[in-house]
Amino acid sequence: MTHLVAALAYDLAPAFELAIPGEIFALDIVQSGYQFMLIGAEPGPLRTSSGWSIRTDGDLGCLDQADTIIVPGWRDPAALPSNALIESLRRAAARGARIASLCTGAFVLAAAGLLDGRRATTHWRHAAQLARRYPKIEVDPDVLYVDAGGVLTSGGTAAGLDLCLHLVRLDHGASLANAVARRLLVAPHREGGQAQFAEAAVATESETARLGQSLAELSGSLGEPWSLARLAASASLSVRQYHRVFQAATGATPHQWLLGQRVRAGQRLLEDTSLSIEEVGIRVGFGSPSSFRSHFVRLVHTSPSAYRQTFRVLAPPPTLP
DNA sequence: CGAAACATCCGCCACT
DNA sequence: GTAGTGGCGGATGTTT
Repeated sequence: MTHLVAALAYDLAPAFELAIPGEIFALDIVQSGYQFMLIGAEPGPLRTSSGWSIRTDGDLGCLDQADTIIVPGWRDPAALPSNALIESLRRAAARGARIASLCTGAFVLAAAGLLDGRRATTHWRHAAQLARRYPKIEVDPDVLYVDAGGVLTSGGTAAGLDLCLHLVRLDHGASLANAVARRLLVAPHREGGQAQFAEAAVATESETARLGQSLAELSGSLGEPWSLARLAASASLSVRQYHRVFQAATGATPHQWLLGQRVRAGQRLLEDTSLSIEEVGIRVGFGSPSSFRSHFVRLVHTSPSAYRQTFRVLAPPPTLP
């Protein structure tokens, strides 16, 4: 049994966002792990926002079989989706299906009540509106995507790629996700938020140069006990300024960035080596196995040992249970 | 697990 | 006045 990914299509859905899930889940190197379908959420004929017509593989009835449902940008944040669509999504969520929205697709999930009490994001231009209309949602406008465990949302258009790659990483490990990213020529994992794109505020050249060196130094030796003070010193900046410049350039804070890099390096070692989990934690710079474990769980949503069990393979494309 | 020690983050303000 | 920089301190997060 393969994992069924159903992407929704409605009239005037953004063409680019409709293409993203297909581009990733139907790619030859992941194909064996997924079955991909485009689902018409409304009676046809359907057109994309760019005007060309959409041919779907099925209707809302198919959602009952889907393991993952992708909801692309909704045509009008002010309009409510149909009851049929809302009901299908609620049923799927109740059944435990994974639901992910791209861009303004978050408004569809919100209308179905799936985001209440959860953290979520949407395109930064609509984030305030989402928060106002649905006060129970904890809206974070500054991230590329949010994984709230089973319900995922992503920011502006291209952040949908980051989200879909994240799903591949969850299902099949970092190696395959990286292979997909290489294939599509996109960054395997973009750090930081939409803020860096929303504001034109870019670090000056000398800042980026100094920081670039610092970043290289950092990624080169993650195992070292880096502290902010040490980093700032090596870039000849004050701690305060280093912090600012770092955020302007990467969108993440230095410490969060470092933790993310360490966890990712840990994932690779768990996949590619048979070092003990404790040893992996040490090599990537965590002071104790428990802090490695807690950050790993926070970012990857599984424990290091479960992760290794699933992805240890130096083998052909894995299939899901 | 929880508590105490320690570090980071970030608004605010002052200085160049 | 503006732009860049750095220190302070308390809230928040991390480590042990």
